[in-house]
Amino acid sequence: MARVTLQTIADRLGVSRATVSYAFSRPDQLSDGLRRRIMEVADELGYGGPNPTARSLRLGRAGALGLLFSETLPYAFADPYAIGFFQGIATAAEDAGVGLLILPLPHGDRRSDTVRDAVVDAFCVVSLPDGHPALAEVFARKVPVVVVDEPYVPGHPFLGIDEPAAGALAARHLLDLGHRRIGVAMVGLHDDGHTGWAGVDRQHGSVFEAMRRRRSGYQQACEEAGLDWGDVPFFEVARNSREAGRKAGHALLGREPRPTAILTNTDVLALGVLDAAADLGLAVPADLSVVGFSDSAAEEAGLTTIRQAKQQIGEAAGRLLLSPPSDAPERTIFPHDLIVRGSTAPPPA
Amino acid sequence: MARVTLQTIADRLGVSRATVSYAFSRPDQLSDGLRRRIMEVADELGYGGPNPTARSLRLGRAGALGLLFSETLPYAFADPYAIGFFQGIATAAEDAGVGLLILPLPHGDRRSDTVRDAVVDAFCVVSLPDGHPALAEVFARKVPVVVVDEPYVPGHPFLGIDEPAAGALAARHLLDLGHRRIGVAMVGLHDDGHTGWAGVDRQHGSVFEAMRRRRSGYQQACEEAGLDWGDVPFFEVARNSREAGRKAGHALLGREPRPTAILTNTDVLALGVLDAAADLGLAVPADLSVVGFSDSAAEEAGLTTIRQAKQQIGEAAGRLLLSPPSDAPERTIFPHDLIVRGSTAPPPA
DNA sequence: ATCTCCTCCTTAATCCATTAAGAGCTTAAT
DNA sequence: ATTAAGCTCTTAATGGATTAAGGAGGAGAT
Repeated sequence: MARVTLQTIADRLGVSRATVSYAFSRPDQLSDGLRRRIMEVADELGYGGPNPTARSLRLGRAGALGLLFSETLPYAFADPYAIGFFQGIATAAEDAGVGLLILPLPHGDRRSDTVRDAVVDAFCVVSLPDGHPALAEVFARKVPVVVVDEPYVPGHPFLGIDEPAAGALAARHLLDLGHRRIGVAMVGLHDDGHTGWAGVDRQHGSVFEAMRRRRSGYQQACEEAGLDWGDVPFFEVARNSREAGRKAGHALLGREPRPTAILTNTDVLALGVLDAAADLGLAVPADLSVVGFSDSAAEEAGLTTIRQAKQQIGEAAGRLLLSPPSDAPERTIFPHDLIVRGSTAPPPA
Repeated sequence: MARVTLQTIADRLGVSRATVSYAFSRPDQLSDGLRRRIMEVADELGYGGPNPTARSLRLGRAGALGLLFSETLPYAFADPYAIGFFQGIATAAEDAGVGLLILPLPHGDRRSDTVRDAVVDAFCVVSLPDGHPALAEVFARKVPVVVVDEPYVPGHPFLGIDEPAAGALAARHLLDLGHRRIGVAMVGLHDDGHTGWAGVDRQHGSVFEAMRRRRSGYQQACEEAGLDWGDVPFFEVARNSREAGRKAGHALLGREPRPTAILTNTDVLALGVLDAAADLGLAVPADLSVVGFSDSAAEEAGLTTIRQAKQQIGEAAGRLLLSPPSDAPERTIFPHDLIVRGSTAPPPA
């Protein structure tokens, strides 16, 4: 069973390849009879239609948007923030009738050519650590690229929020409520799988720009309120999971004196902290206040959080790539809001 | 700024195109000096590397798996069952170093050629209604296809669970607890956006095979327990959302006599029913038992549900497509389990 | 000086289609 | 009868690469 191409059909019928092509792509160019016969033969031979790759080559468009996400694929799908973003970019892709090619990142030492070989018209890169090799590979492709959240690369379109301001907003909310013993739990500072206490050096050395800046917002707000940042217990986890959040919660709540409030940089982590509080019999918000981030999994749990327009960002990223306006600003900063729910209150008296 | 190809670089250096190709794909075939010069010129000219489409054409592989899901993209990403499945297939894709091309389904009347033009090596089709045009388009491509959940197409690999058995298991759980006044809330029976009571005819006319069979399991179990299915109130909703579940819950719980248990065909719907129960001040499980389906959003809510190996199914689908075993059975049926949590109990006395 | 073996590069076939321009024939209009 | 206009189909250029097989030149062996 050899390969069936336009030519096979053409030969079978004694017509030219062009004619067969027209039968598929411009039926009006052909007489009805011939067209029908072509279709019959195509069917008979088991022809799968014009080869999309060849078509794509000829037409110069791939019909797909490449998506690169910092995490492994299975994990990315588990992240509510990523999901929100996907929904947004999927909306744009759907409108334009193009697909979304989700690419696995070269993981571990295994070298892979997915970026080099991806048949896409443009790339959207989300949340890559500083200097990640995939970033260079993407730029080497010389196709349009937008970066979302991190890292900001001068000269290339960037979409995200004002991280320091958002971080400060979250922290200030707790400070304004009167909290002075604040703990911080963060994920996504490093790429090395470390879970445990993180000193100031390690905090500053974070390879994820957005998280680094978010954290700096926490710090700034705390210092403005007169806290000594060196005294703020800071627990870092390797994975953005509820279980990791719980672990962080236990670590932080085990300190003496116990924090009256915990800042987390994701909602999922915050949920885990709530679990830890429940484990310890602490009432939220009476005994402990908790703030999440991104409003991706916060509503049902009544979590106070910072809302990020993730869907809107995703959609904007898609549109930017699919119909590049000539005057796109290099950085587009989206709004964020403090959403106060039931997980925060003044500290216990 | 004209297009830069291998040839451009070759001409610039007075070497053949093949040489330049080797510089990129088989560096060992070239002297170091020439290779370096080629790379320099490539850089200088802004060459983006060998065109992936052309490469793909020549090599005869696309490096991507096509994924078709019944819902619109933004919605699919919101569905916990779909997410679980994505995670599974993403695992397989990642292992094989291929991408996942998520395709928008032709939506509404807008005709689109996404399936015809998708540059993929194989397709995975998930949960399409009977006779959906996309299915025919996929088969017309003559590439490997697996169908997950529905519809079963004889002669093509199929992955899913034993729907009637799973449905019956859920229903029997309630019946065994002693419930006799059972209500049913289902989503995904039809494609027409209808929300409201559904009679037996409409139930049987469902265009989603898996849901139809799942429902038949409910019915069979009820009839075996001596219930008259015609008396079982059956509410159908158009969207798999918590809000829709709440609506269904209110409808069902507003009946006289009030059901003591409600079967739902998704966890999300079940959560909505719990909301409705809360609205009405009904205690779960004391006053009302609720059963979900698929164990995709059930754990935290303490929902009794049927666990479906969605990740496992996704992964199996991916592997089946990426390295087709010669002896794959036509249907692969995955296990399901009843997970009893706190949302079910004997009916009130 | 001749033969052999490498190394490095070129030739040319191949992957599969799209589409502008033109050729041949029929039909209608003048 | 002649010409213009329409249909229908063909020609040929084009998109951008990969790779087996072969040729040219230099180095080493005899």
